[in-house]
Amino acid sequence: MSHTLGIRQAQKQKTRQALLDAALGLLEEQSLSSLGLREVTREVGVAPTAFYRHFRSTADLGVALVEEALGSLHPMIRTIVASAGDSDQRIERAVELIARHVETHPAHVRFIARERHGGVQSVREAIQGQLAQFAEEVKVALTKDPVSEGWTDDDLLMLANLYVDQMLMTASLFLDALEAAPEERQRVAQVATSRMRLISIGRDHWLE
Amino acid sequence: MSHTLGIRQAQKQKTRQALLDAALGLLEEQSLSSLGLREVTREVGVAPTAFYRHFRSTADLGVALVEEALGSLHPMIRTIVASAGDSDQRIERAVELIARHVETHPAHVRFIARERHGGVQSVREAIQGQLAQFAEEVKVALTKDPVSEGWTDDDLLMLANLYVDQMLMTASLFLDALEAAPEERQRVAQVATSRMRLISIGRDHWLE
DNA sequence: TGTACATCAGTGAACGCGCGTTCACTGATGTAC
DNA sequence: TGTACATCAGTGAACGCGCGTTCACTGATGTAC
Repeated sequence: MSHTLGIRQAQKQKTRQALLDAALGLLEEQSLSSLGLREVTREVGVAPTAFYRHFRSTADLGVALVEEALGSLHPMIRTIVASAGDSDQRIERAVELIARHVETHPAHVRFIARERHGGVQSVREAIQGQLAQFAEEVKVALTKDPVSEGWTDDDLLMLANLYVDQMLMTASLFLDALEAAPEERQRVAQVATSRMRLISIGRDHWLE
Repeated sequence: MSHTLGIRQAQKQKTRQALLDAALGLLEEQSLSSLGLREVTREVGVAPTAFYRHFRSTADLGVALVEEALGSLHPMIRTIVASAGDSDQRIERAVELIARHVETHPAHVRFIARERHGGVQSVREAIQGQLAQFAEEVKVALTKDPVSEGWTDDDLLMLANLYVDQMLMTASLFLDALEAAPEERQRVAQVATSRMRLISIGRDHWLE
């Protein structure tokens, strides 16, 4: 039989999640460094003091949001790097996957783009850490590809980071186009695809 | 004879600049959306109400900072795109110029990186506008290059934006390495150079 | 199953504090003659 | 050059308000027997 949380723990988790969700909503129009604890609890409908049962501070909540946001991105990265087909097909699929992710998790994407260079150190560090992990994963996948024969380790990591940054850039572009007309979103997809293609072409001729 | 500002106007400009400088300093450790008007005036040593003689709000001050920060970047972009020599030489010179700019204007670079996706809409828009202008300039320069023969207008703009984003990425990387050991900064320079080289290689083979 | 006690998520009052904004003001600078 | 008046950058008191944090509390849930 599966492990069931006690009523108390289940309720606590629910409140914690409500705080995270409320914060994420409020962060669409401001940065973490100006997010107030009372704003968040007011949104959820609990007393301000309840906040402390879950987080030490809004910065602490921010770190939890990083894990939530980038945790959900992990499977997507895996899917992209494990993708089969020729280069152009994989790029199109990747751009498509990113577009879908932005549609289903717009607030997460906005949060990461905003706080990656934001004013809260611990959150910045958490994001850098996760992105470094992503790059490492991408690098491992690249290493396995026959095309990477003759590449140095440093160059593979450089390329992996370039891909990761490009994914984030693309996600951010899709975010800005979320409320725009479909043809605008199509244009963004094309630009993102072209960027990726250009990088792939560079990769193909790197050793010449 | 040259136009001399009245004493009153000169003093006003001086106070305004002091407010901008103080704000820029305070923004090293927080985002614009949490910057308080009283913080800024306290730092300068004027009454809080004096702020209103210069700016409507901290968001308004932020827009002024965008102009200051990206205005100083304009000449650098011009220098880079006007640079002579073969591809690798130009890239090395560009990376060098960016490193220098980060050393001399770290707070400006941090501000732009932070607020590009930050929580204040008017500032985000001001930055996007300036970056679009930069990309347009780069595109014009690219168009003049014989290598660009056969390229569509859209693809040239795509490449120009890729270069601009890359410059910002590189600047941000140098910023993180500002206080690090010289060998770490050297490593950043190498990675930045490799990224640029890979993009250039992609460019060279784009039409194949 | 029932009872007695322990735990602890969420409460609500209270605190001192800094915030943005208003307003009438002051006094140095500017201007007209 | 001197005088009389206008301008306006910066002042300082006052305001109402929401903030983060503390504390002792309550009452539902958990646990031991």
